[in-house]
Amino acid sequence: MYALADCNNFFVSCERVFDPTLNGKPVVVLSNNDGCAISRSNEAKALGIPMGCPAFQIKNYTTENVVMLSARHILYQDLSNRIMRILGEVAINLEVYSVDEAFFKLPFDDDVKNHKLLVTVVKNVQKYVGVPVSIGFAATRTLAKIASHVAKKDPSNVNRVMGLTRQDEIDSILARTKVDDIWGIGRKLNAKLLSCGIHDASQFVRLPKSYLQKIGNINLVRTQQELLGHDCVSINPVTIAHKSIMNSRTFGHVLKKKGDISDAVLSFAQSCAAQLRRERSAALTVTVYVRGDHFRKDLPFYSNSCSVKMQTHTASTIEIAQYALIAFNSIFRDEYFYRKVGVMVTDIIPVNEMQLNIFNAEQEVKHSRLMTAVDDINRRYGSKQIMLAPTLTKGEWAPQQNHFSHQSKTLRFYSGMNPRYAPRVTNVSIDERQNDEDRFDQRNA
DNA sequence: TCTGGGGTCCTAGGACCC
DNA sequence: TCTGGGGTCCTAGGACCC
Repeated sequence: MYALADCNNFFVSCERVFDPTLNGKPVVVLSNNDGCAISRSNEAKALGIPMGCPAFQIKNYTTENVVMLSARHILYQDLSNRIMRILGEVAINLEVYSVDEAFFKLPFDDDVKNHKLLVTVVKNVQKYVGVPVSIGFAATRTLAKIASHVAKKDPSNVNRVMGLTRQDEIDSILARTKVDDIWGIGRKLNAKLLSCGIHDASQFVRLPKSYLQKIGNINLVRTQQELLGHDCVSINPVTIAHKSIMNSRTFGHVLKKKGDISDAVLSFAQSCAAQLRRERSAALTVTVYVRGDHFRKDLPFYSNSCSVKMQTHTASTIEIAQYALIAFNSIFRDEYFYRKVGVMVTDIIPVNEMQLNIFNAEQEVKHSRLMTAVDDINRRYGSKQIMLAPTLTKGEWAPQQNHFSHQSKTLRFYSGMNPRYAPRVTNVSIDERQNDEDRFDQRNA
């Protein structure tokens, strides 16, 4: 039996842990740049605000006051880690699938015992972290996913746990599940299936394999088999080392000056390298991509990318930054305007499988010792104590985030101050928020 | 005015090999 | 006149997920 634990409205629920006055109100958490809604409370969903709704369109859905919050991913990750620890106490083979979801195997052969255990888990997460979670369990991950969805949506299910184990139950749920609610079927495949008159999961499971292979690929066949109770999806949980690491950002506005943009590239390269070292890995290939603003019809659009192979696998900020600049220089064009750039590192291996470069061994050792020292200092005194010089100041590329008036109370609470005595803050820079988050991290460490 | 960021896997097609 | 068959590896692009 597989279980899937899925947090309800995760980012909004995290914000509510720190500001209970948000309970009962329509709340959305916004993406970077305050661009669009990436998490919605039930009240916001009830108003019809869709996922990904641009922030400036939210007012079109209601005259009610919707609380809009800029995202604080460091906080969400911290709460996620606590939840995963609680799940880990009962789980066999916990697969952390995303920041708010995890699959795991259940210890008992008996459905009643498993159900009882999971009810306790839901209660414990609520009690010790304060985030509502729903859990579904079934013979395969895809069915468990559907079960957790049912557990979340069914208001009469106060325990928020749903087992999908009896065949008659599975049949009746599949008949009520639309194809695009199936894990693994997205927009394109949904459109194809609908055009053939396939609307629900019970129709989908009766389709011939050859047809599924034709309109999709082997994964679509696997999805069908999973719904029929055959376990055949494997997960590369994020707890296993990454195959690629990416860092990118949409700028607050379009940029043209090469220096402004290369500062961003360096900053992203720096973050990629730091993450590699945290994961005890090293990468061989660095890719940089640049993109214009596809919403600005008045500007010529340009988009390009370049990958370079480094001499050896490395996790050195200095080397990765140097190669990222080489890649960037080869695709930068003076005549265009830029809205987004990103850095990605791939061909990742664990450090202990690295081959030493015999021509450059001395430099490698030096870099490695330097990076260890940098990481130690940044861990001890805050994440931004030692950085590449061009990334020291907040760059032109920094995203716009203006939805802080509602957060001021939580921010002060968060940094240990009594909100009642805290000054009202209507605009907080990213750096200040980062510092709050760093202090939070340190306290918890 | 205003539209995110970070991942994985699969397939087709080209280059190259014997 | 006539031009095979079977591989591997790499890359770009497209699909999906949260």
